[in-house]
Amino acid sequence: MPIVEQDIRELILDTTRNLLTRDGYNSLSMRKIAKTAGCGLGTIYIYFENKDVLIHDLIDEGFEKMYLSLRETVEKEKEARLRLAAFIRAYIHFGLQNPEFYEIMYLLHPERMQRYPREKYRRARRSLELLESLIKEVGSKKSGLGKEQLLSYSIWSALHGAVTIILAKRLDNSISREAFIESVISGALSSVE
Amino acid sequence: MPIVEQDIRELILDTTRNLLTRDGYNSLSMRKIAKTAGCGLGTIYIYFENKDVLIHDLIDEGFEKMYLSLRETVEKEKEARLRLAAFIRAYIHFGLQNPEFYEIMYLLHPERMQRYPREKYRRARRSLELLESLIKEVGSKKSGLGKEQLLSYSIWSALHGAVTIILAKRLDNSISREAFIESVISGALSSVE
Amino acid sequence: MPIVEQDIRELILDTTRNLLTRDGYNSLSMRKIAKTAGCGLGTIYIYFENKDVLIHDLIDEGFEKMYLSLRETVEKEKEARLRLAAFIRAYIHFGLQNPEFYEIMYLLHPERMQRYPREKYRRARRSLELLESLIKEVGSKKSGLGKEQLLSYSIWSALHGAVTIILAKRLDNSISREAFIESVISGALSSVE
Amino acid sequence: MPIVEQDIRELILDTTRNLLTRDGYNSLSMRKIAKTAGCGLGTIYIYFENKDVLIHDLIDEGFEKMYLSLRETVEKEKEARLRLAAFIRAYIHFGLQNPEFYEIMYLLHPERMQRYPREKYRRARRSLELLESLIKEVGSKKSGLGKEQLLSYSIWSALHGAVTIILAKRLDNSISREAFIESVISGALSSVE
DNA sequence: GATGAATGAGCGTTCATTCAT
DNA sequence: AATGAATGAACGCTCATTCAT
Repeated sequence: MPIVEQDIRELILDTTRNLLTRDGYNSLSMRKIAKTAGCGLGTIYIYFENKDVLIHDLIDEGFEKMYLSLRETVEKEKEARLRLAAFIRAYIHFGLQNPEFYEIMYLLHPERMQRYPREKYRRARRSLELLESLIKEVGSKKSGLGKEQLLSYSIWSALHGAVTIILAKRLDNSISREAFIESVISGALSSVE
Repeated sequence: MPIVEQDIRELILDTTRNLLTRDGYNSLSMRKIAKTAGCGLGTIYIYFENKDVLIHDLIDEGFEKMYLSLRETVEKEKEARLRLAAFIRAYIHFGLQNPEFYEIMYLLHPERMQRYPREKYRRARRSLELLESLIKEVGSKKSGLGKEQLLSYSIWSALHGAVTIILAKRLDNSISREAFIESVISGALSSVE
Repeated sequence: MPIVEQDIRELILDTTRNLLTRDGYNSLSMRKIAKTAGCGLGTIYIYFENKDVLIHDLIDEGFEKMYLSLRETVEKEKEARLRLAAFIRAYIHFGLQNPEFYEIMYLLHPERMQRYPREKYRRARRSLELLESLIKEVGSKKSGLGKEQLLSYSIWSALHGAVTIILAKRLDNSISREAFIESVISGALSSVE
Repeated sequence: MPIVEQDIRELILDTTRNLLTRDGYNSLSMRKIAKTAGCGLGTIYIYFENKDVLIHDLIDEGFEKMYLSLRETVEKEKEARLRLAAFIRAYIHFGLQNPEFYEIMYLLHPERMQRYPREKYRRARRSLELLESLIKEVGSKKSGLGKEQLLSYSIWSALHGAVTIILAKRLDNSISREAFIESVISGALSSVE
């Protein structure tokens, strides 16, 4: 079974993702990726124009994966409130289950790299738009005033903060991770009522 | 009055923090620090074993400075609820005023730092302990059951998430930063009631 | 009618010359040649051992093309003096129309070229021999003493100097390029009288 | 006797000049310079901002050396015509005696490198201005009409062409170098009358 | 014969670190 | 203690060349 193009591209992406998660952005180098992936340095440049593009593709991949996962979860529920709750749980779950994707998506600032492509940016927004639409569905008294977007950002930042803190191992050992998560979830849900 | 050891050490730390906040981590170099601080390049190595140690010491000092700043702010208020509100505002303010510095304080994974001393860790926790004590002061119905620590982590994660999202420029242009912050603050405050 | 070997070889040489003249030597790459010529990268190596050989063949061909072009121009004139004048003008014209190519033909030191074949050398001399024959045709009082070769080198060096100076953009802006060229031409022509 | 700063700078310039003369511009690399000079790669960057600046300094050095040499020679003569003749001879002599300087001055196009500094450019013009002033001194019938500048460029291009052809070893063995030079000189001198 | 994916030496440049003074 | 010239490993990236198909 020969290694076809797609395989090498994926191999490079996988390798880069692992290295980023393990060693962080500052110690990531094209040479290290090549060596770890077992390919030549120049080979990377066949599949990715430059380092930034490689990272962008990686980020894009993460947002896509997360969005698909969230949408699938939400679609299993019919009732508005349950759909929102499912989203919130699924978001935290995704972050904790896929640290190698989640960290890359948020630990790097797109603007520190040369112009994150507009089309990728739009894709990165889709999860957030999904959240906003779910909030609209619930239709609380707080909404209806165009506050849904603001609310979606508030909830997102709470979820994001929680995931980040857990992934960074900043949660004290004396605290139950589950209790913390439930606390964050109930806080988020209560904010839409 | 001669410049004594402590002065130069502090000078280097201050300079580094300023450079970090102003120009970002990627453009931080030992040469630049030396030049800006007005000392010789080699001099830095007298006070700091290497760049990593300098950064670690800086982070340590950063947590200390943040803690002192938060405590000072809190002490200006007498009423429990106002003290808590002051803390929350001051925390976000600190993060936004020291973007690169805040990120380095939190985005560096503990596991990635080579032997980050346990005693520095403890210092990093003090702001969180202050928050917990403020929550206890407020003394809501939700507390009193040992839930204050959990609550402090929830609030912290909301604040941290908000700061992170703003710093990463992930906030949509159509959203007012101030409105977002107020929304996060009121959410945090309401959670202790 | 299939493309035969000779065609592809010529295609590659033509493409390379065009790229050289248009974009310069520093931006010339085997990849670019292949892409512009519309053939595969590896194909070039079937007809040329390596890049150096390709360039040498190109130079060789360039001398040939220049010679043919000069001869053709000269043949349009019947009178000896006009033929010489036509040569001179055509020489300068060729240099200015093919800047990078002219430079590569002459700026490469013979000693630096790895084993530049003796037979190619001879070909490079033909334009000069043509010039010499034209001078003999004019038959001034200065000639007839075997001085024609010397004269041809003098004139050539004047032309070569003028072309080189223009190509190197060393001509002051306040000087008209045309006036300069006319001045050089009349100087050259007067030297054979 | 310790090696002082000036020595290393000069060592690097000397080494670069030799490498350029021997191997040409295309095979010149900072690594090669460092290795040949016997210093570290980074050391070069202490004395020269980048490769272009190093080359610029080299070119500048050559123009300065040539100008000083020409001026000195000219000053030894009192009569206008003799001064001009001395200049012409000295120019060719300088080129032939200092190939490593002369080639670098003219074989590289300043504009292919990032902006050749205005002040260096002015310095490069001084020899030409000296020639122009000598032509004015002679004051032939051809001059007096503002044609001196044009004339100086014509003469310069003839001299430059001759030097270039000799240095590039393009002069046929059957030709006497001295005869060729005398031929060029008399051609140049006759053009101002 | 024709192809182009794969390679890795080499490029200019940066910068943490060392060490003689 | 204080300095900064000197170093060389490492960076992102290019490109001539090879070779399996």
